[in-house]
Amino acid sequence: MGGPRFEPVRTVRAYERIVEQVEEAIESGTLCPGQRLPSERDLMGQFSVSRSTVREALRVLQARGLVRSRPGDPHGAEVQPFTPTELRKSMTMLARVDGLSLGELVQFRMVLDSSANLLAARLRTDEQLAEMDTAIAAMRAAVEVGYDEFSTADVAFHDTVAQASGNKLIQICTEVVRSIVLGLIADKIAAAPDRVALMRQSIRHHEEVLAAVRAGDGPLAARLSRRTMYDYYVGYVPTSERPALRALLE
Amino acid sequence: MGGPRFEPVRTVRAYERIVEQVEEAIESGTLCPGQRLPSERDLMGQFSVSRSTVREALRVLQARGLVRSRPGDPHGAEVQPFTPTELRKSMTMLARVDGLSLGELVQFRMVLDSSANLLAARLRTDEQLAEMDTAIAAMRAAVEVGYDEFSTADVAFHDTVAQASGNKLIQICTEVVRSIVLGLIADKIAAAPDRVALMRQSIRHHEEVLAAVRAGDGPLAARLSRRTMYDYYVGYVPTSERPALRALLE
DNA sequence: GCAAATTTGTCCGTATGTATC
DNA sequence: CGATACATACGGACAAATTTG
Repeated sequence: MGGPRFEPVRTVRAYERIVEQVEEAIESGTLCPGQRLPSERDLMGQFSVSRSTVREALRVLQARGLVRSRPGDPHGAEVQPFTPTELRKSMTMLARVDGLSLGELVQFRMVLDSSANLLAARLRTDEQLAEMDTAIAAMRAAVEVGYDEFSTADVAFHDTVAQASGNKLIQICTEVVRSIVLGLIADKIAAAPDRVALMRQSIRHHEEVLAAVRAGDGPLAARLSRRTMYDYYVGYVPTSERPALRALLE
Repeated sequence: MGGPRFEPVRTVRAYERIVEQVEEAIESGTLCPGQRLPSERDLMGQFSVSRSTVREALRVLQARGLVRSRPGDPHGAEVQPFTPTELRKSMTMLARVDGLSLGELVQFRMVLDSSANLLAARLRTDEQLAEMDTAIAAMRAAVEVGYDEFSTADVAFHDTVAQASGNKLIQICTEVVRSIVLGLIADKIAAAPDRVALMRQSIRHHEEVLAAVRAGDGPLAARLSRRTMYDYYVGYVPTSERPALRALLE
């Protein structure tokens, strides 16, 4: 027993070394969004590799959303500001391939939204409260106009709450999961025969949630927000998955 | 007014078309994990592009974790089972570049873990309860051995709870965020002078959480789990961020 | 165990469309 | 408008790695 525990060596490709170096530079802040990478020809000189290898590395970096290159651009590839685009792609892929059910997605939205409300009730600013008022007013005005407008206002409300939570992870996951859910059933919601009634009910619920947030009652806001989302989406969730959703309603 | 609203055309690269087609095949289930893609030379024939283009597409697919190719493999690239590897990379990148604070990460862990406990209290099986017992026993046995063993058992407990929640998104996010948090402060925890006391306290708290889960009291288990995580990590969170954490303790 | 065949990894050269000055 | 530099894409070539008979 004893002796050094050797790790199996993995042969690391040349293009991976390039990706690692550029990622490291971006993570450490040496390369900031807006800055430019050297041209492909310069890079093949700096890394002592061929053009193909440089290009494969750039394709990977571009796929991760870190850089963007356009043909003919004399300044080279541009470092992109970080966006959760790739996060969304990964989660969307997960949802489809790994078979995430609508029930699980809605359940996760309930978790995120209720937590955001719990935090927002204590941390929200007056400006954010005003934003939520505006969003609900827009929801009210949109009932007669159409579902798209209503949905936009609804999204704005939840985004403001997520923002008021002060937690970026909650904000990002909220945005990602919502876009997946809406991508799955936006058409069904828009086509629901009782959608006007659903919208009016949703507005009432949002007003109750906002009142709790305004009063600083986090647990109440959290409970109401779960109920709000449950009532709005439960009709689209298979009956077999509804008990798991109700488990969040305590 | 009127006339068709033309969309701006974006020039789409050849390699992107290949990526799209392969992704579509994987999403639709036409290509399953374990199956092989044709060799690069076959692909250049099927897509009518050069090998460089095929390779750039394969690099992107590999970066997304969808396929893996090895040199000399006569069967071609292998379709990979979906793992949250890319999800973790995106989130880790986000944590570093976008400046996610330790406070936000711990806060998000509290949200995830408490929700998992809330659900697990209602949905757990007897086998999962036994697993949690085993994990706590391992934690107890590991106190005198070392932090690594304790951490492993602790992770096993939380993973079982996440699994018992029945929600894959909670499971994956739990795993991802935890690995980021531990990557940030595992060394500090291992070096803490009062780590033995912290471990013993943590075990007591875990026992209380498990008792609540066993009793089916979801809200209690959720509240206790938040307190458990808060007490365990608060010492490493800057004082300025602690109020936001306490906001979850109601 | 060995050698042939196949495949990937990498390099080089070239042609073409495009953006900038 | 032209000149220049760039990214895109193609095709050929060789070495390293792997499987297979």
